[in-house]
Amino acid sequence: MKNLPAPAVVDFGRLRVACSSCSLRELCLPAGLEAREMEKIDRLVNQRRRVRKGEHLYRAGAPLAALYAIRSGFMKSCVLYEDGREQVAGFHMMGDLLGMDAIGGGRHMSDTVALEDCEVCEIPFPVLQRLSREVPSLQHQLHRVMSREIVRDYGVMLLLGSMKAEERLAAFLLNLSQRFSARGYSPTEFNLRMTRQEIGSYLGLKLETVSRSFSAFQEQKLIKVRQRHVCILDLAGLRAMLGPPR
Amino acid sequence: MKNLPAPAVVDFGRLRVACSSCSLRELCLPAGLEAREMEKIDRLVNQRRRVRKGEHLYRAGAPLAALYAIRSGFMKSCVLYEDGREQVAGFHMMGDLLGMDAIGGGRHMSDTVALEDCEVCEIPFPVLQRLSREVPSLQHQLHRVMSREIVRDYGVMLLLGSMKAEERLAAFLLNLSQRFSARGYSPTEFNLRMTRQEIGSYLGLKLETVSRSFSAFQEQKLIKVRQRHVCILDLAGLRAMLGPPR
DNA sequence: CGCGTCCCTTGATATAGGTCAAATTGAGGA
DNA sequence: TCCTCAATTTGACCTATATCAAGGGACGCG
Repeated sequence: MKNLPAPAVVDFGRLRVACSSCSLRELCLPAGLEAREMEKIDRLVNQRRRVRKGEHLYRAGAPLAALYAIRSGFMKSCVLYEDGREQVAGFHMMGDLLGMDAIGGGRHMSDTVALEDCEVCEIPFPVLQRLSREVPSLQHQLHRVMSREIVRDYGVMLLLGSMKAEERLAAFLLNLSQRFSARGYSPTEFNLRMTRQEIGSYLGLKLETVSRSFSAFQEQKLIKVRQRHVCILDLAGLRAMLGPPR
Repeated sequence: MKNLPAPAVVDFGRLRVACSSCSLRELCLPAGLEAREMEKIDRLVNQRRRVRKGEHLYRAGAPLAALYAIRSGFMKSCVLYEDGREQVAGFHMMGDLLGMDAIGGGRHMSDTVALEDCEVCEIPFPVLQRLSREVPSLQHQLHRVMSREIVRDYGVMLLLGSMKAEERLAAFLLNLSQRFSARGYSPTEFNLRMTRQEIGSYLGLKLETVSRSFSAFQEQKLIKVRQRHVCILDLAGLRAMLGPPR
C-alpha cells in the first residue's frame, strides 16, 4: 500500500496505456474487438498500478472504484468469515479481470492480494459502463468475462463438492498448465507462486494433504516437484486421474 | 406460489407479459428501474413457458437462446463430469435469473431442471443486450445480477471448502430461510423441494450425512423436520452453528 | 557466515464422514 | 384399499483426510 519507492525511471501512473498496443489484448477484456473499436477502448485504462508482493489490490468492504486487469504477476482472492477462517476463492494471472464481485453491492466481497510483485491496469467502472454502451462488442465482451467467471466457479464447486484429494490437486495442476499454455508459457514446467497452505485452502484440503499428494504424484512419475518448482512429466496420466476412479 | 385464481383457461405462451405489472418486479431483473424505464422493459419478455416437474429448462451444451426468470416453482442447476458424477450447483426460486453461464461460450454449461412445476419468463438474449444498451439502468441491473451470482458462488466455495457437515446444513437452511423471507413467505416454516441426495450433492455430503445432520438439529431443538417439511424453532441457535466452533 | 523464520515433508494417530445394509415411511398407481 | 417403489432414517463399520508432532531445507537479514 506504499507509494512508489523512488520512481526508478518510469512513472507507471503517468504512462500512457493503450489496450490496442498491449501484448495481452487477445487474452484480456478487449479480446475479439476490431481495430476500429479498439481505439475507443484505449480510453478505458487510465493508469497502471503496481502492487507489491503481500499488498492488497483491494479488501472486502472497500467501495468499488475500478476493475483491474493483471498485466503481470500473480494474485489470490480470498473470502473470509467473521470468525477469521479464510478460503482462497481463486488464483489470478496476467490477462485476468478482477473486481467483478463488487458490481452487485458496490463493495468488494473478497480480499485480493499479490503473491508476487504485480502490475495491474485500472479500469474505472463508470468509464467501462459508458464505453460498453457505446461499443456493443465491448459490452458483449464484459458479459462474456463475467459469465466465464461464473462457469469457473461452477468448476470449483464440482471440485470441492465431488472430488477427492488427489483428483483436486490434479485438476488444479492441469488448470494452471492450461492457463500458462494459453499465455505462451510452458504447459509442463512452471513455478507455483502460492504456498501449500494456500493451495490447500483453495482445494478444501490441509497443507499436509497437499504435500502428500504432491509426493504421491512424484512417486507415480506423473510430476517432479521441488519446493515451488513443478515439472509435469505425464500430462495424460494426470488427466487420467480425473475421470475413471469413481 | 400458486397461480392467479382463474388462469385455468389462459394459454401462457400467448399471454402478453409485462414486467411493469409483475408482482416480482422488485426481486427480479427490473428491480430498481423507474416507471419510465420499466415501460421499455416490457418488450423484454416475449413469452412465458411452463416447465413440468422433472423437465429440463436447458441442458449443458445447448446454445444460448434466452435467459430465464423464474415466475413460480423451484429448480436446480447441475454440472456434470464426463464420468457421470453430478454436482448440484444451485437451487433457484421465483425472481431468480437463470442461464448466465451460457453467455461466455454461447452454450449452456449446466443442466437446469424443475423440481416442481414451474413457470418462467423467457428473455431472448439479443433483446436483453439491445435494451440494456438503451436503458443504462437495465444494463447496470444485469451487471448486478451477474455479479451477485459470482458472490453467491464464493459463498458456496467457502461452504464447501471450509465448513463441516452440520455447519453446511445450517448455512443451507439459513440461506433458504432468508430467501423465502425476502419473497414474503415464512422464514421459519417451509417445504423443501429437493431430496436429501440433492441437498447432499449441493453441500458436498452424502445423503446419509444430510439425514443425520437433520436429526441432530432436531435433537438439539433447533428445527423440526418431517420429510420435506421444515420448521425452524431456533433461528439464532442455527446461526450460532456457523461462527464459533473453529 | 551464521541465525531465525517460514515453508515443506513425513510419520503416527484420531475422527468426521463415507459406505453398506436393513428397516420405516410416504406417495402414487392399479 | 392394497401394492410398489422411491425416499428417508438409523446402525455398524471403515477409510480418507485431519490433526499432532518432529525434523529438514531455503531464504533473508544481521
